[in-house]
Amino acid sequence: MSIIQYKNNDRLLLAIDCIIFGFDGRYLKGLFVKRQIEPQKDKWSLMGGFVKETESVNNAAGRILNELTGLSNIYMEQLFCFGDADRDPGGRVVSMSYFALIKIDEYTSELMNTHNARWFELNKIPKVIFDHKQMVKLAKERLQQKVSNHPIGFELLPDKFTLPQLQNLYEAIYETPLDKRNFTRKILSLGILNKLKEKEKESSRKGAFYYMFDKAKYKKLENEGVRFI
Amino acid sequence: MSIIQYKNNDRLLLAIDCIIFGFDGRYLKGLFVKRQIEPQKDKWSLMGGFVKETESVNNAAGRILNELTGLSNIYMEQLFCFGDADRDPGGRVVSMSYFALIKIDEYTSELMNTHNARWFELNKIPKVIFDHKQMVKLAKERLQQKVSNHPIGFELLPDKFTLPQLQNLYEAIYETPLDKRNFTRKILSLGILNKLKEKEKESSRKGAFYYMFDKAKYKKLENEGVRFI
DNA sequence: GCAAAAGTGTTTTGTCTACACCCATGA
DNA sequence: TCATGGGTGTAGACAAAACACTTTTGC
Repeated sequence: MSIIQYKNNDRLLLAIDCIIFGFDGRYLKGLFVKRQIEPQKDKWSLMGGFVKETESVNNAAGRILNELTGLSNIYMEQLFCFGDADRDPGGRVVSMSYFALIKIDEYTSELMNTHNARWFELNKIPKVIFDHKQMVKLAKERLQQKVSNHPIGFELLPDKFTLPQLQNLYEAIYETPLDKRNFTRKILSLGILNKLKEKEKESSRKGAFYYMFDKAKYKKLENEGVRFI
Repeated sequence: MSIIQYKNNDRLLLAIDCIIFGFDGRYLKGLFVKRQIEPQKDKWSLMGGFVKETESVNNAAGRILNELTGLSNIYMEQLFCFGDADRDPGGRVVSMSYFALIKIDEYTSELMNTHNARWFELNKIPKVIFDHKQMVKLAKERLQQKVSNHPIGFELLPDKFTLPQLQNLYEAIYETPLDKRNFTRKILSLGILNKLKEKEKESSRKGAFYYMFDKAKYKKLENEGVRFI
């Protein structure tokens, strides 16, 4: 086989940068780390790494997320290829950005310390290196758009969640208040949530019923006709 | 500056593959070429090339499109990064796919001959190399989705076009017939088309008025609230 | 005068929006 | 008993969908 055919072409470094979203019940947050290498060492940065010769780009993204968070089986999606020739002063690095949705309490504080990581509210992110600010902006827009048609919001919530929690999440993502009655009606009308007998009693006297997302029921509708919000 | 920091990481070949759409008045088509290099020489393939060290990825895509079609200022958009480690038997090549929309009659037959290129109806594309079939499928889905919110359909039509032509285009993209009255009402209600005095007389006795897309009028609406279909 | 495509309105249906009160409970 | 957040229904506005006939003109 003829790698020979390609040998006159340039080879580039291909990086992964990952915007990791979390939701604490009130705020939509992003996870940032203090960069460990030059250039821009100790500056805030997205989690990232390099793609290896022997792995697929998507697998590299999964690997890097796993190395840095200990998590696997996470919802991840390609975001955009950032490819300006001078985007990284350390070399010719093309970056594939991904966004990931994790349940915020699964990312433990030990790991936060190990990697010098911190959650920031999306409206209060610090100065970040290179084009990472643009990546975050784009990721947020993509999340807003995606969450309106696809059942990915649940990735940010515990397996059991209440309708008020779910509404808070959508309000945080869209940065706009929603009408409680319209919201519940619409979500429940999709028929993809299972109501549990159990109530969440922390945040109110009355307590709110838990629900779970029913993937099987969703699959049946998936023929694209689903509008979440 | 410390490219040194990155030097232990693998360098990969980064290719561009471009799905070029055209519309002949009836059918949505894709442009394919006979591949000029091994492996898989002489097989049908998308237009492609490699990103150079010194250029941005987006510019590379523009350059490659220009080299192969002679066209510039073309609507192009990143599609997806295809990064399986074994996707190309000729080497470790990651491909950024793009889709482009061109006016079909601007791609001349000389160029078709030069590059061994051919238009294929999207439903009748030949066997193509590597993962290019997947790329085409994804591009088509993305086009369908994008064209519903963004005024990019016009990129596939001559500057002057008739409403029946525009409707044919949408019908071809969505592979579904549309109601003529509802279609015209909706499109015209957006207030982004200018009606000309002139008629197109080829395709009917009566003749159909020409319209032009008015970019300035569109810009005023662009605050995302636009639904084309 | 007829074939072939362009142009044009109205009614029905469904979806989205706005809006306010009672309920359950722990303190 | 009261403060707090959870839960529920209806009416009006608006947008989408269904549907058929008249107009123009080259042959």
